[in-house]
Amino acid sequence: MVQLLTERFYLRETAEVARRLLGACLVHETPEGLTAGRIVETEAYLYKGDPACHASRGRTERNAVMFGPPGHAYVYFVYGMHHCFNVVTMPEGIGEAVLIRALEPLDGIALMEKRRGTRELRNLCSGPGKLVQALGLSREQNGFPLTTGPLTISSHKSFGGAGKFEVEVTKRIGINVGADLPLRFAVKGNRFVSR
DNA sequence: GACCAGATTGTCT
DNA sequence: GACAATCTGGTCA
Repeated sequence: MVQLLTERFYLRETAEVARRLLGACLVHETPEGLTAGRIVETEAYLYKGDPACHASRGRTERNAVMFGPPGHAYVYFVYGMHHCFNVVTMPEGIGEAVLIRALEPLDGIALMEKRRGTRELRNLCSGPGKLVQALGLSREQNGFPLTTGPLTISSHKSFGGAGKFEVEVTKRIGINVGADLPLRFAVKGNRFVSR
């Protein structure tokens, strides 16, 4: 049983959303086909007291979507060649989001292999830049609502919400400022988590 | 396995 | 002009 997450889900505190997104299913439908994965690793980025957050230095053209309504996709470009996929949280105007860092491939694996240029299952979605490529995302999807297709996030009732796995909380990865904050959440022991 | 360098460009100072 | 919420492919072990 699958249930589409509504805007209400994304209105809670950002770290809470990050934790609850673990086990949920990210789905992208394109003309090429459908790809989907189970979220196994996330990071929260806070407006307040978090220098690593793009929104921490105020609103700009690039981060405008973060200040928009919750439940929308914030996709941005880094390191001259990669994109990262985030979900906007909190009420409009705040500027917080959850970075999706890793997925466990579920559907459309052949298509993911083609997009990624590898047949190694573990290497398809085990990192922010990788999952974006595997799902065929780009800045075209920046600002897309996740509450209606073709890009959505659903909770899997069969995963049983909480009890089914242990959540590991650690420091965030790959940042220079605000690196000490315990805002990274991952499914403990899952082999598709990055690094 | 661990560690390191290089790729490459949008965005902000 | 500096730097970035990363990945890949190289070397060495």
